[in-house]
Amino acid sequence: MARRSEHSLEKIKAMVLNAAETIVIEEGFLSLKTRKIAMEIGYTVGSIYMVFANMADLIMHINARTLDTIAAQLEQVQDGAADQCIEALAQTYLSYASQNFNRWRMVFEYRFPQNTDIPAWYQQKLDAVFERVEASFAQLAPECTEYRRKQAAQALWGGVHGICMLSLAEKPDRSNINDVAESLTLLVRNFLRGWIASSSNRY
Amino acid sequence: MARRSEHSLEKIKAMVLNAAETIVIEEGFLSLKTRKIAMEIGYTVGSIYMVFANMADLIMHINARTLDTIAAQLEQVQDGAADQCIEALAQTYLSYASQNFNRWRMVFEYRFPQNTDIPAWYQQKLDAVFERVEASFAQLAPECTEYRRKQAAQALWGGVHGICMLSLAEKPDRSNINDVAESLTLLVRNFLRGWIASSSNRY
DNA sequence: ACCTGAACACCGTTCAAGT
DNA sequence: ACCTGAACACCGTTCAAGT
Repeated sequence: MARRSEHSLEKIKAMVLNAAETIVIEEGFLSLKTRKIAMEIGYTVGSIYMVFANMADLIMHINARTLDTIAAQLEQVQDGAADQCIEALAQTYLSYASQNFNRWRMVFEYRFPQNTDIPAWYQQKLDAVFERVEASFAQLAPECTEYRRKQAAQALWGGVHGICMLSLAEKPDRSNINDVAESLTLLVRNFLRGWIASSSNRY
Repeated sequence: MARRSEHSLEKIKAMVLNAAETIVIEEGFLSLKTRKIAMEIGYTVGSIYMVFANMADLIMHINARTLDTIAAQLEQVQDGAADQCIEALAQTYLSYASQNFNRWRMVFEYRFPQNTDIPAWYQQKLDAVFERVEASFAQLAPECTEYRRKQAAQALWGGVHGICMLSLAEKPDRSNINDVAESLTLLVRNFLRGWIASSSNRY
């Protein structure tokens, strides 16, 4: 067989990535299989390993796109009053997560094999999302030390993420989007009110 | 071969459960394999299916123990001032999660196959943990409607859970337990301060 | 140089056959 | 009635062999 150079390696890489992403979106990452990808793009399994080292590598590249999109959406949140801004970030995050649930979920639920070392470029994309949140905390409390600010941002964002995950993972009849959005508002607004009033953002 | 009735089915079920739990604790649920369990207890793979329907069934029973332990630990938290109580619940939860990370993680990260229906007794154990938190919210704001109370409890507990997961999933050098405990305190204390001050707990 | 396809090691699950 | 162990379908990954 061996179709010689019908597509460049670059092209094949893109085809694999797109096909894999589509499978994840439509069926969830548990349904992502090499044979299914190969079938979809009209090549055989072996070809996938010409352009990706292994499944973990492929999944990192799918996640990279997801993380870039999330970061881009968060960047678009208007610079306004810092507290409004943080609320908007949380709602934007929820909005993306609910509309792109399978992709979003893979970022946090797929477990890379024990030996996998996370490349710097990937870690950077993970961090980028969080840094947007931290930037708003810097605006909210400019006097605050970086340590305290990071801590507060981590606490709140861990919370926002947790609410999204617990709520969206359940059946739609047990929780609807409006309830989740309200929970988020509740968490963010009350946390910020408490944080600003307290002394933990000063010295 | 066929060792006749050396152990009762009850006994074998307990042996499978214990062996499986040990593997999860020591190596994580990704390392849980039927052949490994069988080897450990001195039977063959087929025997596991005499006492559990399949992997999902077995894992539910391991998770059941984990959830019972968590619920028991939360029950032990003293009835004191409601806000102190909620803070203690969060710290207790973190404490269990960090000391029993692999078991705790499996409850939330193992994905049951598409068709699996969650039995009522399992859902009940999942709910029990949350109900302990909700009870403290009832003490904190007795006038509050059940809907508002549930919502607040869900928001805060989603947050507590999210902080634990994001923090503990990372490498120990990137986050230590003391930092996480501080984040939790920050979240709970500020959220409660904000919630009590606001009107969302009344009408 | 690119790609195949068969092989390998390893899964969960089943079930006819033994005692 | 209890238990085996071989088989099945299905994974990710590799690589000698073809063009």
